[in-house]
This record gives sequence, C-alpha cells and structure tokens, in this order.
Amino acid sequence: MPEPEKRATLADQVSEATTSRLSVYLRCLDQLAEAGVATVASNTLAARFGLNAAQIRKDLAHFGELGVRGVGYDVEKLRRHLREILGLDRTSRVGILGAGNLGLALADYSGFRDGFEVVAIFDTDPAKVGRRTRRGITVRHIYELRETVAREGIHIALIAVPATAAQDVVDLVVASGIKAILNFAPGALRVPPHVKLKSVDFTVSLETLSFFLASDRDGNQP
Amino acid sequence: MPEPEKRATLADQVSEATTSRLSVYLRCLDQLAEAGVATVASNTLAARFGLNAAQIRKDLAHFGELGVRGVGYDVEKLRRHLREILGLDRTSRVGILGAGNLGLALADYSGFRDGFEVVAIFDTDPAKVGRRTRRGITVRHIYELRETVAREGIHIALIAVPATAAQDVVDLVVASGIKAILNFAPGALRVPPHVKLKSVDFTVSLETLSFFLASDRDGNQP
DNA sequence: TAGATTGTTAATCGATTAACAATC
DNA sequence: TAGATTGTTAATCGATTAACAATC
Repeated sequence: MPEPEKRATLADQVSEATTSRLSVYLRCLDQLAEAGVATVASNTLAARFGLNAAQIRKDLAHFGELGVRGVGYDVEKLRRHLREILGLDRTSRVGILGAGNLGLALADYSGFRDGFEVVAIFDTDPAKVGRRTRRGITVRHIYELRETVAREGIHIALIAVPATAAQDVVDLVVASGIKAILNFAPGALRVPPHVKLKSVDFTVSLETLSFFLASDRDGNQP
Repeated sequence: MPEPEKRATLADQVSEATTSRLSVYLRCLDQLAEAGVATVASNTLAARFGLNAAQIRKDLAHFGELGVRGVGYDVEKLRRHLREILGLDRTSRVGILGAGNLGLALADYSGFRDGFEVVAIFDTDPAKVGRRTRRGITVRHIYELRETVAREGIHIALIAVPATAAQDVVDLVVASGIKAILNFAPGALRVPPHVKLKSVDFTVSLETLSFFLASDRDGNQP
C-alpha cells in the first residue's frame, strides 16, 4: 500500500534541540505553578533556571504568540499550550520490549508524566512470559506483538533488550505499525523514514565521562 | 583546601560532540575487528556506518597522527588508541546511588565494557540495605558513602534515585570526592565546576517522541 | 504616555562538511 | 613515480545569542 502524501508538519520546522527544550520549559513552569507564580517573563525564567531568554522566546514563537508584550507569559496558559504542543493532553500508550531488569524498571517507573501509560511488556523467554510486573501488567510473548499493538492501540515502543537483539526487535516493532521508538540498547539502529527513533545510549555517556577522567588524570596536551 | 591549579586538559580542547563520537567509532572498529578487517579508510568506515569521513578524520586528528596517509587506519592500533583516549585501558570503579528498579537494573547490567566495574550500591531504605544484587553486591546505607568511596576507590557515580532526591544525593556524592556523575533522574542538577555531570533524561526524549506523534497527527502549519 | 517585554531580524558563534596540499 | 588517503585549512551550515522594532 502507498504511503500517504507527507504534509509539512510542525516537526519538520522545529529543530530537535528546540523540541527537547520544550520539555524542559514545561518542567520549569510546573515548578513556578507549584510556587504560585501567575506570570513570568522570559528573563525571569532564564535567570531562575539557567537558560537563555532570547532562546526561550524564539523557541516558543514557533507555536504562535504565546506571550503578551510588556507583560510576559501566563504560567497556566503556557503550561496548557506546551502540554498540547508536546501531545501530553492525550495519553500515549507505551509498550516495552524486553522484560529484563531494565524493561521491568521502566514498567514500574513512577516518574512518567500523565500523558504516558505503559500498557504492555514483551519478551521471548518462556520463563518470563506470563509473569506479572508489580503494577500488574502481564509479560506477553513477542509473537503477540502485532495483535497487541492493534488491540491496545500502542503508540510508542521502548526497546529494553540486549544490543544483539535490538535490530531484530525494532524490525518487528516497525512491522507492527508503531511509529515512535525510544531505544535504550547501545548501538545504531535502522528504521524506515516514517518512523521516529530516539536513542538514549548511556554507555556512550559513560565512556564520555571516562574520557574526562582520563584526560583529567593525564592533564597534558597531545 | 585550595583547588589544585587547573591545567589545560585535552577535554578542554575537544567538543562533547567529538567525545561521544569516539565511543561510536570504537564500537564500529570492534565490529570490523570481529570481521577480521585489518585496515580501514575513513571513507569506508563512514560508508559502512553512516558517518562522515571528514568528521572521522578531524575527530581523530585531535589525538595525533593516528592513521597513515595513502593507507588508512590500522584497526587494531586505532582500537587501542581509542580505548586509551577514552580511559578504557584502566578500570573505572562505579558506584550506584539508589537500589530501586533502575539501580538494580544498572547493577546487573551486562552491557558495560571492560573498563567499568560496579563495586557498590547505596540506598536509604532500611528494607533494602543489606540485601544483595544478583551479582552479589551488598546494598549499603548512603551514610557509608564517603567511607566506601575512599576504601573502594570509586570514580564514577550513577544516580538512580527519584527526581525529588537527586540533588541531595548528588551533593553527598560530590562531598565524597567523586568527580564524574552520570544522572538518570529527570531534571537539572547543580554541581561544582570541577565535577563532570552527564544526564540521560529519557523523560525528555519520550516527550520529544510525543511531540512528533502529536504534530504528525495534526500535520498542519501553526 | 512611559516602561516593560514580546516576537523577530541581524550578528555571532561553533560545528559540520568540502577541498586540497602533504605524504605514504 | 602514480594512486590513495590522511591531516588540515577553508566554506558552509545551523544554532545560539544579541539587538530592536512592535505593542501591550
């Protein structure tokens, strides 16, 4: 079947750097709301959280006139806007691939925003299939993936399998119709262009730290 | 006591972007070595792994003349060099803060390179202190942090506590003398300038995915 | 109206990529 | 020597920051 004609979406016009800052802004605003602040200027926000005021204004301006000149941004209104922009006003249903330590940790993770709900977890190990997480989600065999994705309306897959299995699992995830993947396995993965893949590779981050320790230790020019 | 005079280290001259690519290059070279390839040109490496040849050469050139003109890079020699540059020729001893799902997942994680060894895990929950991970590491109370860091020679801390506790825990970690921190908790953390902090905030990544799903769904200009 | 702060345009900065002289 | 490929300089690109006109 032919891909539907791809319209120009907001996501095409907004850089990845901007997008991830939107999440950060929302978290800052949550704190301000908690503290009872009603209105905030980009300057204040920047000073308070170590950001750049011009960047905040530019990032937000992508999405319309969200502030009021001479006044600033209404905290509650901006929070609502950001939640809507980030798609947090609807619940994204999440499936986890891999019921090892990491997969189970993610399934029980309590730090997810409203807007995300873990609804399924998959593995291939017969010893794991059928078990339940602490939250009461039953581990399914990955051969039930396609059907479960359709039935449960899963939007996002979290890849928590060993690096050696990751590409195969991602291929199955893509085949099941999922269009957004967050990968925790180290190494590069290939996905078709209509699928959005983000990777959080902490092994690379760890080796970056190791580099800093090493060059600190030696502390000399090349 | 006064901080020792800070010399200009390699880390000051090399961008973070370059540093994390070094890890990626090493992984690619591991694959080539596995496949029995002895020598590789930047062009070949780039084509094979979807990288840019000029960037590879520039990144590597920071660390001396690692290749041979007209020939390319000796795979084994470059691997050794990269391991040394990244500090993977010595073992970095790792302590984990937080013995919840994520902390235990990290403690049992099998994907760490040689060069990293998890030697301790800490929590404040009396119900957790004294238990052992599958790998046999005993969970210690965080009030033993300082002493354990000194005794075990811990170089790197992984923060796997809830966001609300993260800043307090990081302060203790810094006070214990650790200079490299990898943070898994969402939100910004403050550390003194001599400490290197990296954060892998998967909640921001997840919200970025949510944004793409949302703008895909709507698919219209602002 | 005067003061404040936005949205936006222009200037700066840094990182990526291309080009090429050096050299194996 | 001729061909290949590096290390490095120059050109391009994009992102960040500064400046300011619009406007509340």
